[in-house]
Amino acid sequence: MKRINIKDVAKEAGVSISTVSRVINKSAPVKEELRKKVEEAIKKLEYKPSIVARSLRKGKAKTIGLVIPDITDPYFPHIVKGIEDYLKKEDYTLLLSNSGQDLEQETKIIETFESNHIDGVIFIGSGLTNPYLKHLKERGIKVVYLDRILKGIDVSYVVSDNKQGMHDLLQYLYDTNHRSFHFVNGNENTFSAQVRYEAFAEFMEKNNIKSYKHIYSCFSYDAGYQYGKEIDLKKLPDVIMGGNDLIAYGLMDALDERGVKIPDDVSITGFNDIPFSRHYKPSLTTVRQPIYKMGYTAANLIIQIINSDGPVFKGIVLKTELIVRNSTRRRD
Amino acid sequence: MKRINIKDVAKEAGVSISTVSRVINKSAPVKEELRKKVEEAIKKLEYKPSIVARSLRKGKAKTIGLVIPDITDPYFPHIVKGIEDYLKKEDYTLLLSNSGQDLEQETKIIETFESNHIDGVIFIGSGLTNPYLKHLKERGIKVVYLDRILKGIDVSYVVSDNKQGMHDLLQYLYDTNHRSFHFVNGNENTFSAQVRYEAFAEFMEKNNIKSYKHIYSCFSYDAGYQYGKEIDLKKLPDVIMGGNDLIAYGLMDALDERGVKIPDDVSITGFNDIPFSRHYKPSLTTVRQPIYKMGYTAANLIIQIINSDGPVFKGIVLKTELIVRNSTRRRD
DNA sequence: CTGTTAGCGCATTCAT
DNA sequence: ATGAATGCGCTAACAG
Repeated sequence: MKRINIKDVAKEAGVSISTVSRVINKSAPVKEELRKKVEEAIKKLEYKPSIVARSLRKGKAKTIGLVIPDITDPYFPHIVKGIEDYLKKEDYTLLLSNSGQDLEQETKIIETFESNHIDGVIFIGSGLTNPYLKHLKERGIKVVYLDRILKGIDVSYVVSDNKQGMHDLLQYLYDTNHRSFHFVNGNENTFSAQVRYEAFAEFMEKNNIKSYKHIYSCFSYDAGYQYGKEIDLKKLPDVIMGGNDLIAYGLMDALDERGVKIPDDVSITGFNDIPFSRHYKPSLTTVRQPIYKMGYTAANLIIQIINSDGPVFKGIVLKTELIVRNSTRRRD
Repeated sequence: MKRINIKDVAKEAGVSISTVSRVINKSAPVKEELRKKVEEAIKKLEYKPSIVARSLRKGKAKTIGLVIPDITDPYFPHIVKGIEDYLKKEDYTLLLSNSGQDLEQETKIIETFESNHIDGVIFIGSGLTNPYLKHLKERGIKVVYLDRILKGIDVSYVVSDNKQGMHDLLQYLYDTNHRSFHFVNGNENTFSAQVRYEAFAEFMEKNNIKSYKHIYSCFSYDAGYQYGKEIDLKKLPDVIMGGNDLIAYGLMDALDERGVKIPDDVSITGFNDIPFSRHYKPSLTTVRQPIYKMGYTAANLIIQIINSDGPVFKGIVLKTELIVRNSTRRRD
């Protein structure tokens, strides 16, 4: 029941605690003989250094906090996995918390994180803005935004190239004779939705397309489903684009229930390429984001920042990939 | 950059650090006047108590470690959410780690957890056995198993009633005239697969069904897909049951590609009712596990155990629910 | 190369 | 009701 500590090990090995510490951390040379003794003692007592004590002493906890909107959304688990995998390599601990996109929740989470002496925070797709960031900076806590860029402030980020991805998708649609577009986008207050809208609007403009419609809704199955239920079937466009794959699923299901054939009557597209999209019926044409890699990269970046002395601000943009499947077809 | 500590607050408020501590923890009465001063100082300095220091001092970190096979499997995120939601209410911190079902990984994770002074560990669907548990018990670290029962040892657990669920499913199939069964089960070394097999075998026995086949494979889409690709179409049974929903998906897709109509030519069933099964084409007949609730309950249980003095061993079995959808139909 | 010692921030005796 | 002093387990500065 009692915790084995460094003192116990020192006594067992017949050395001082500093020697034990040196062996553990390889922070200074120790004579072979003593080193062996210490290692044996550690093994014998099953000693595990207290990270808590170490953190207190060093003022660093080797811990990264992760704020995520909702782990239940199939887009996020792969990101988390990516983050975790990298962090593990660096012997960092991961603190995870779901914010539900709620600013108040987010604030509470950060406070808890701060109490835990975290070294850095990765925010995923969050709405968090300036006031808090300043506070974190003052406390020396590093920040990386994932899947979002904060305008006007120097905060490092990792995103995928939403704009290019959206452009590729639109270009493909255009090349396959799609001339009228609906875009059922996600939450207006998110970076992803905004960037995708910008790319969309730009494309319409450039190609002089007048027949289009854009609405912000919500990044969920239900949002797509509802739109699919309400749209006027007599005025179906060539393609209805979902702000993400979930919206596209909802769209397809609702239309299917109303007897609309996909892709025969209308093309449907998504965004993200979550693992299921390949298996959906019909399989979904979408834009793949390198989800796992985004997580991995963000973790890498924050560790880099933590390990550097001066302030570092770095933005990383990852490539997307157009994935054409069976929910779209060339229009006549 | 410097951390505000209890001393700073004490100085600001003009009291001793013990008084500040008392105010924060309500551990002893403090005169109204001083209390106010302290609270103001805390607010002014934006003081956040160091959980690290507190943990070191108290020997308890108010932290729960979670070992999960793979956050990327759609079955788990809801469990994690359930755990997190409960833990948050109790002001506990969650440490998350993916084990990939690998015993060595698991061992490393536990060691890290232990270094972090965790109070308890929740294992999800893990294969971890005796040797480690004993070690944890010696260290006073509480353990709860989720989705798995360890035989012969006193370890608390939360599971859903796999046996009853399987029975309900089979009874439904039997009542709708299914008389020949294939069961493509998951990994043999998992609790879930074993229990489901037992229920299956028992049912075959009781109802004197001779026409059945059971194999252990792997809880994945690919496992189901492969089986669906290889099965002899001339000897299709009335129903092919998947060990979980993912297997069922793979089964359906492979059969579909080979021109087999579901449920017309063969019924397909799953297990778990992950959120997508409702939307699959065809929608999947399956057994719903109360996924979120299992997580929530496990978190509740471990806190209960931690807060009790003596050793507590408690097994909680949650109810499952048969969900009949369109991947099955009455046989003629 | 090794040992002694201070102090990280806090909760908790023990005095008063 | 309040303050002073101790120590949780560790690392780093210092002394040898």
